[in-house]
Amino acid sequence: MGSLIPFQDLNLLPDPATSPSTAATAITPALIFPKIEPKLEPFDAPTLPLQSFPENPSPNFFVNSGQLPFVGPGSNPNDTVFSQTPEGSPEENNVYSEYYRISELFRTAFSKRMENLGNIDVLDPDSRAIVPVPEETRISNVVVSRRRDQRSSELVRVTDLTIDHVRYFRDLVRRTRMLYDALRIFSMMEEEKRREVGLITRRSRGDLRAAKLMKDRGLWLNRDKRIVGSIPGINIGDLFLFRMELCVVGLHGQAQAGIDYLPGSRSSNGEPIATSIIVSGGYEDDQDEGDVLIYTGHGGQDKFSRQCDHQKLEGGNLALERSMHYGIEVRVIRGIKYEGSVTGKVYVYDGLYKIHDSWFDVGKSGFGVYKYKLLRNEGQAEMGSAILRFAENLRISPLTVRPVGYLCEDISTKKENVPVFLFNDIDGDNEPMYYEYLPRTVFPLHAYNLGGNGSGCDCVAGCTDDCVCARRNGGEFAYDQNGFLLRGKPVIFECGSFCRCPPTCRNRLTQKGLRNRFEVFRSRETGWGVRSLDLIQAGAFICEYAGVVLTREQAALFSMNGDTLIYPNRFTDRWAEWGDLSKVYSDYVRPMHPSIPPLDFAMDVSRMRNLACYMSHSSCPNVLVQFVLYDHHNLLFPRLMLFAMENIPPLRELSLDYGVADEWTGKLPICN
DNA sequence: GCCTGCTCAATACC
DNA sequence: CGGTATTGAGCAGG
Repeated sequence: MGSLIPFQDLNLLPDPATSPSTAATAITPALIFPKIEPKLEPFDAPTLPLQSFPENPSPNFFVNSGQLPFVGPGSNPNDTVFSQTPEGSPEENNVYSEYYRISELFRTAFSKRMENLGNIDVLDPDSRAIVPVPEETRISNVVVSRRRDQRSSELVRVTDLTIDHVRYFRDLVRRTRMLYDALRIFSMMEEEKRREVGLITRRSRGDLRAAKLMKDRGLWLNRDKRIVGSIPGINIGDLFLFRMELCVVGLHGQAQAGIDYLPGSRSSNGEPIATSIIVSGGYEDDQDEGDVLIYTGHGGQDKFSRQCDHQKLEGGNLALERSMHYGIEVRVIRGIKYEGSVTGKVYVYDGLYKIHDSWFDVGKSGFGVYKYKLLRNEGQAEMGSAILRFAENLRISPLTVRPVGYLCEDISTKKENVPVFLFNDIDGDNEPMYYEYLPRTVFPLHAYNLGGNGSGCDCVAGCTDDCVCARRNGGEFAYDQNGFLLRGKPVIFECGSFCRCPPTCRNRLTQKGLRNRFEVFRSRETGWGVRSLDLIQAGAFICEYAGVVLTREQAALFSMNGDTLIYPNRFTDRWAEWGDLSKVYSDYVRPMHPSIPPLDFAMDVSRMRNLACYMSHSSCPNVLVQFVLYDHHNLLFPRLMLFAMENIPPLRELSLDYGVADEWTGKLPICN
């Protein structure tokens, strides 16, 4: 029997595009990842110090000696940082910030702000935790200071990351993006509530609010260095739904402009250098053929994006020209239309390009434009935008696009809402066809008898925030209106058969089954794996991890027979990371209620299973396990529901943290 | 440091 | 639904 879940860590595998020779050979960690010290390659300074890799992104806040800086909720862009300091001369302790002795006027304004905003938080400079300030210390001797939050002018390239760094940065980027998403959704829900009450008429933008909250707290990444080339933790093919998110992770620093660059006024030799561009079809003279790209400079457009004037060789246009002159690579992000994303658009990181030519041309509307011919660097992973396009064709007619490799058009035999394909173009293995497909976990009868069940809500017209089921979840629903997980909880109570709400109730998310088309596919690196033909948005429900539940005694018998078992309590608690706002709100309480006892059951997947069984392990996974109850309320037997932890591009392999103690020698949750 | 102008956003609203 | 008006943010440059 082939291995059910491969032993390798998905994230530790080499990229087949860059290391084709290792793909087919036996994989050992030492072979693939020789230890290389990370180094930065300076452009101008020959003795640039090695970059240290901090535990947290470096805060843009100054640190007073012995004083804690106040961090306001940041509604006013002109005074984001407040600090309290004794009488005397605070300046001598701080080289970054400017101090203003607070005037009577400002004191009043400040206390008003505090009245309006409630909590004022402190960023502890040592622990980086955000803690509330005692009421009585707030007003006295307040000095307002501000540090201009400017991007660094130090130009560096990051090379030779060790596998530990790769993993660290991947995780850092993922956590940052999870926080951004959580903030975006929460601030939009907050606004919606205020709008319903009539406090405001117009909704403000969640994407901008989330970015600002994070910026005020120093949570944007890569602002202490200007990185040329790839950004640690961001892979080719990574997807972003909001332009601001690119700023937050440091992939592209311009909120709207398409060319990001270090301005000449801040570079060592007085010449601007481009670092990244966004190609989103906004310029009529662009010609995009993937590997070869004719990019138009910016400028000369009116407010309706119509070319109305000649472009000038300045700003980003000059920076691109200079980058060409020095042969410096540029990150390329494509903004493409994509049905099924919330914004109808998606930004894809497509890797590094070099500018090979530039010239001044007459554009389609008769105005002079600057043009740049960019060629994609060799040896990079496949372009994310090409995969997106390929996946779109695949969804329309899979057999035309990939005539070879489909073993089965639906291993679920219509038990799921959508077909689950089986694909193997590598070898003759067709093992998944021989298992009975089990869309939902089967619990023993006594699971339904124990525990408090039978009571549900009476919300015939749809559930409200104060109904029985909402209260059971700690006074809120776990999913938003669009069906995304808001924040992870120890367990979620969905509405069920004992509720009177309609089937359209938003608190019935996971019981409705699959929403994306998946395929189980054969891979040389991970054995069998699972991937989606659709973009799966962060927070979206994927599927249940299904099996037949066994008690401890039954499990003991089964393991003696050598059958394959899953132990739910071994999955790492990744749900706790989802929707955690403690980095931003001091009064944020992690959801601990309702708590569940340690799980003491196993699931047999040796005869009946669903697609989840084929997901690979990763210590840096893109899928999390969330316990959910809906057909009974027995806390001893929750269902294992899988949610996306990040935007998962089509055809990217899904991975779960099975809670392996050590990737290479530790035990897997599946035991034979 | 302060202000202005610019920008291949995103959303509301008609 | 599509166009456009509104709100809005960072950043470069003076």
